[in-house]
Amino acid sequence: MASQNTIVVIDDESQIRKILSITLGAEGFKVIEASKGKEGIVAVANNHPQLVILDLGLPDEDGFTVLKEIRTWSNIPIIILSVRNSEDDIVKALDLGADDYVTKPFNTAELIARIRANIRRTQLPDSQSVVVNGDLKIDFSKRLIYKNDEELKVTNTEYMLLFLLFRNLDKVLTHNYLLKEIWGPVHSEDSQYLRVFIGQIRKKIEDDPAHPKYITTDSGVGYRMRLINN
Amino acid sequence: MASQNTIVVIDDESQIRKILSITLGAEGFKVIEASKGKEGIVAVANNHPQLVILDLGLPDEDGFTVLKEIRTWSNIPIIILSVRNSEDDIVKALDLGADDYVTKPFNTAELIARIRANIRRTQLPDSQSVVVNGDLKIDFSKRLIYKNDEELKVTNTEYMLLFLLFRNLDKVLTHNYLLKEIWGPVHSEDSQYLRVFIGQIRKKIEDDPAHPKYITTDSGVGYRMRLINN
DNA sequence: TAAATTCTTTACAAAATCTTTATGACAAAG
DNA sequence: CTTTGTCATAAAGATTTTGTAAAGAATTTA
Repeated sequence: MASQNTIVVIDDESQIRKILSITLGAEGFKVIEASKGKEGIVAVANNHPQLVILDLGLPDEDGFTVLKEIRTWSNIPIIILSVRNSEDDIVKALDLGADDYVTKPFNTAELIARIRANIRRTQLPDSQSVVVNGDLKIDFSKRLIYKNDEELKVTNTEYMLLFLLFRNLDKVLTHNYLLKEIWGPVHSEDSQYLRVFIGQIRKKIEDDPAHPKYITTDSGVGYRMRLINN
Repeated sequence: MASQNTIVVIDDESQIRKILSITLGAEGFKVIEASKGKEGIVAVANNHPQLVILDLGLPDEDGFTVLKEIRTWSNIPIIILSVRNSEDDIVKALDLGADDYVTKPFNTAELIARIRANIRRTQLPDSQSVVVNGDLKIDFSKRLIYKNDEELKVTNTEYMLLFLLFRNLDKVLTHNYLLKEIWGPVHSEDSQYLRVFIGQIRKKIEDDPAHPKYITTDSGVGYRMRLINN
């Protein structure tokens, strides 16, 4: 189980670590500092923190590498810290499984808000195991999907897709992200899988599969589950 | 920490320095004057001003060199002063990291407005996931654009352009910069792409696309998203 | 083992998007 | 006043991306 209120900060700048230690400490978090990528990975593995703050500009290895490494064995929320602000990096980090992105110099109050939001989100499925959207419903604990309170028969892969989409209502999930999450990094280019499965799901959940209102397409980017006003 | 309300003016013409000293002094700024490039660099390093005004036509060393030098260790906003008819220089300076430009002879009121805009921009938290401007709104995490709280349908390329413009409110982004960021270095000369896409975006976001208030044109230089008072 | 289910792969039409071209307006320069 | 260069805009054409069906392979179930 994750250690309550523990955060691992991976950043080579001691000043940043200090600021975060003090600020987050005052907010009731226990902060574990790491100045190097490998050190950080070990710290995450040993301490099972609730969240990780990771700087992209590490000296020994690229922040992306650390991110990838952690994501091979953990779904812990990771907030990226970086001076870079090009969209490519943001998309790349998000594709690799980062949960959020904050650029330096950052506003402390906002970073704390982001931390809380990310912790809250990952705890959602436990405390609130049912999410309702329009006439659809997903029960995470039972692993079931309903439409108009009737159980839908979905395959394992279809469920995984729906799971990810329901967990990120209104947010676009990139092809890359979905493919990596479900089929693994090897198939991160095989977007035809997605087309086929999204098509299958639409047949089951949409009233008019040719004009979907739940799962919409962002051409060239990905898919998103629309939040429908209930 | 940056000294509140301090501006360093680097210009070899004593008359210009005098005018700026008086005008900006009356606006509540403390002005530090430098007549030569090196002197200016030292002044910036020692005084940590809030903003720098730099003349491109310096005698001892080229204004570009000063700009490059300062940019190696500081992100302080730098406004370029330049004689008219030297658009090439302006573009070059902006691509080297200058924040804005004003052509001589300049309108004092406009210069002051530019100074305030640039100071304000650097104080905006750049890690917000939602930015509001007039009746427009962008949600970076969801990757959505709204006008009057209604979602706008934008293509991937249109979104990338809006992303960059929203991240740099009130700052002119050069053709070159935008083309490189979105189409890659190969197309850095194809400014007709920009014209077409800016036109498309204006149709969607402007009340009167022929007289845009959001995305304005800096002829020969680039485009900028104006900050609208909310 | 046979049947049923699910997944993978392919192919092609449809839709969406991007690129290219052409034209005219406008402002600045000569 | 003419020339030149930049910009706005529409629209045609090219390209890319997506939706969909369907066949074969693999896996699961009975």
